[in-house]
Amino acid sequence: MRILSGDVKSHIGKKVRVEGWLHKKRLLGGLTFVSVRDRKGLVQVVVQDKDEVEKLRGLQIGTVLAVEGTVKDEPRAPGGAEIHEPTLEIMVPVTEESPIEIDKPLSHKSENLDTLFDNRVVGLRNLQETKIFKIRSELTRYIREFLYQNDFVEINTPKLVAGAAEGGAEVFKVDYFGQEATLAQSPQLYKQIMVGVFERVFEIAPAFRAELSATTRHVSEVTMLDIEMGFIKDHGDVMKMVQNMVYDVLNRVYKEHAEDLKSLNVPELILKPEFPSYTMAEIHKLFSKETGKDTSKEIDLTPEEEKWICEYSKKQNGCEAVYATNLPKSKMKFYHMANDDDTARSADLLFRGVEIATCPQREHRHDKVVEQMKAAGVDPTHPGFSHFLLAFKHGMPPHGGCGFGIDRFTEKVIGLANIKEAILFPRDINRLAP
RNA sequence: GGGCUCGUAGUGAAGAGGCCUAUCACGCCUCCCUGUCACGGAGGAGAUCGCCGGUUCGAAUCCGGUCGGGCCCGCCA
Repeated sequence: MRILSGDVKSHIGKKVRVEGWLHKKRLLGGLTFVSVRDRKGLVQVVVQDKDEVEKLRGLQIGTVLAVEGTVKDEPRAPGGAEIHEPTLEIMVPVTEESPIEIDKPLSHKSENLDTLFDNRVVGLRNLQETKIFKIRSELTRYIREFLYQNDFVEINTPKLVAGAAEGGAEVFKVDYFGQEATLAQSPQLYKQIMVGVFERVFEIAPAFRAELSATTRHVSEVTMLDIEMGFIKDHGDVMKMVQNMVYDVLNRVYKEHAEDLKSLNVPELILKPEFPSYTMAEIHKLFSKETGKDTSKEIDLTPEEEKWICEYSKKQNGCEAVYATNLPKSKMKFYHMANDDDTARSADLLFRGVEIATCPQREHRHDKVVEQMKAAGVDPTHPGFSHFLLAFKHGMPPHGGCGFGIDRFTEKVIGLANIKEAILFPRDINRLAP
């Protein structure tokens, strides 16, 4: 009966069997330490029998093996216990040398990322890499738990769609049995439709972007958290929900994974329960005043301003998450709600220097949506949009939501330099494998 | 798409006209080592310095081209 590495300590004096991968062997003459890795971590095995040590000759890191032996209480061992007088059983021998180290941190320098991803299949077994993706998994778990507690229903919407979902972003075209289809760049229209069903919905799913962007914050396949909620007073309700979610998730991960975050050199969390909020115009003004660079003519925030306002808010407000609201109307999408002035009811959530979410209010009045569609050059009779409008004809409450980048969030939580480092198998303009 | 950069053993780095028959660390192989945990020690294998061409008595090093990366901007989340 197999037990896991993490449970060894509670089996002192008993004979146990562990199964896992050969992680490391240290030969000290008459004494050999063998580190076995399983899903709970590592366990140390002490081998003294020459014949048992000999079984490992020529076998490389990654060899799958089973170990049966007696657990001994041992303060000198990692985890406080280790397995003695073992019998080794090689389940799958590995004779190929590992292309990349799994025992020491891998280089994440930008010029070495290509090697990192070329060797990803094995490199992900590196303990430091594992921690990144364990934390990513936990972040999405906390997000789900928060949203379930707030009455959200998790949905799944199609990724093969008839037309561009929202315009703006470039789309991937796909041959769909002779018809032209695209890969969804966002579940935008479907999640809004679902507000008419459940009021509150969310989805965590890939979105596909065909922009020829080559930066540290862009990939062509992203994992998006999309939230949409009905019966809101204004987009302040959405901002509050997303703020509370981010506050809760960040505090949980810092509390429950303090050790892993520390070993990844993650910076201290500087957060307030209420995130400060500035309009885009205010940020342009503040930035121009502080840096002397005039950005008053910029429509959106420049990447430099995004970094700057986060630093500013960290110092000024003790909060490294900050909202940038009131995007100029000229950049507004047709499904957004406009303010009375020339701005939109938008709010971008910035965290540690990048935009991780947009939280606008939607236009829920049918005729107004059609009007904004036409103004944006979108055909309301196109099958990609006519079904969307049908939902509005049959009653949509005031609603809003957010598109929230899970990859960027993970990247920034861990303090990585490139979004790709937070993705198992990233897709960018040059990479389609592994 | 524009600008700027970088390609040296499996991995990470040093070398910036002759000291290079290319150095170091990790990994790998052989041997020694009974408390390692980035174990230690001795020895060894492994690189036509991305590729093509040029300059030069001589090129990893300089120049041109080419291929492949990266960063920033734009676009976008």
